[in-house]
Amino acid sequence: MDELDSAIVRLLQTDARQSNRELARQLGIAPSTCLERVRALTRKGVIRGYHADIDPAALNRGVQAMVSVQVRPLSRAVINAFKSSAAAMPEVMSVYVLSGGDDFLLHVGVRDLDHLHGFLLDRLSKRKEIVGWRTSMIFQQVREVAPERLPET
Amino acid sequence: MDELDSAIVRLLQTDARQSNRELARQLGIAPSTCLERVRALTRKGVIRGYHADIDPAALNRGVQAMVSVQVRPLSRAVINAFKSSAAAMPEVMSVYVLSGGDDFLLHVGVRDLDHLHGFLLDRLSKRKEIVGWRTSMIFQQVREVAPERLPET
DNA sequence: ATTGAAACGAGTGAGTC
DNA sequence: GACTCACTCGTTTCAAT
Repeated sequence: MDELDSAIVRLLQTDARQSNRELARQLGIAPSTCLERVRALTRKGVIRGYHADIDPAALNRGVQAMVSVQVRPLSRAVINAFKSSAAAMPEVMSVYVLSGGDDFLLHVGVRDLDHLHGFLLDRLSKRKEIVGWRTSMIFQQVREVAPERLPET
Repeated sequence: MDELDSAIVRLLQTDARQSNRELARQLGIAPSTCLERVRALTRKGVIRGYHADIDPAALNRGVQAMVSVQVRPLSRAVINAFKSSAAAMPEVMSVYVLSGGDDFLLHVGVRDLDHLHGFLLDRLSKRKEIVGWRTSMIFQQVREVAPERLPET
């Protein structure tokens, strides 16, 4: 990961669909060199994939919430089981396994408040290992599309 | 948004860099038709962009945490000011503006625990509007790369 | 590791149904 | 609105450095 690799990663985070020629032009290197760099970064696992960013409303997920969940007993088996089933719920977009006060954080996206209510009642209430949860509505999200590489020190 | 549009969106969420020809082949339509559909989806704002997915460790963000924050007074001015300054902190990857128990959720990524400690002390402690915060380490994240379109009903 | 050139494959628009 | 065809442009390989 030299300066050139960092620059490639930064540009691809911003626009993953620009052509290899355009990428090379912006970096001041030959297209073939650029292509080889990108391939090496992919081989090393630095670049994990390319994804389209879709308006949540178009996916009928205009209403979003964060649901923090506590489960008991706090065993490996219970955590793994809940993690898997939560990830399989269609309303759940991300599952975070946490330490600290809460055990899980679920990023949920649904059509409207009715569906959020339904999610909480139909999906969460039924699970015996859940001993508590708290729902926070998301009003705005500011996401860094291209998080920069932080300095070493 | 008919079935074809949904399928295009799903495929581009999974792999944004596949060629238009490949996309058309998988959908069983002509490349020019596919290209026109993709352009229309972009024009309508359904497709918002294409981003490379980068290994956080390569960005020196191997250690991640969720920090929930309460601010006071809960006025529009205070919320907007904190939102902007939080989004500008290099360690912060996402800022969620919430309702409910907490006012903000910060998704933070840093090199190691020392830097997380530094972030909490140097960035958050100094801000007078913050009346409380709670940090949860992220041990695992399961993200839906291509969240499906939820049914209308 | 990087390059330039050549072969191959993809993007694009006009015309047609 | 979708398709075919022809043209242009980009991607990829490879021998040379």
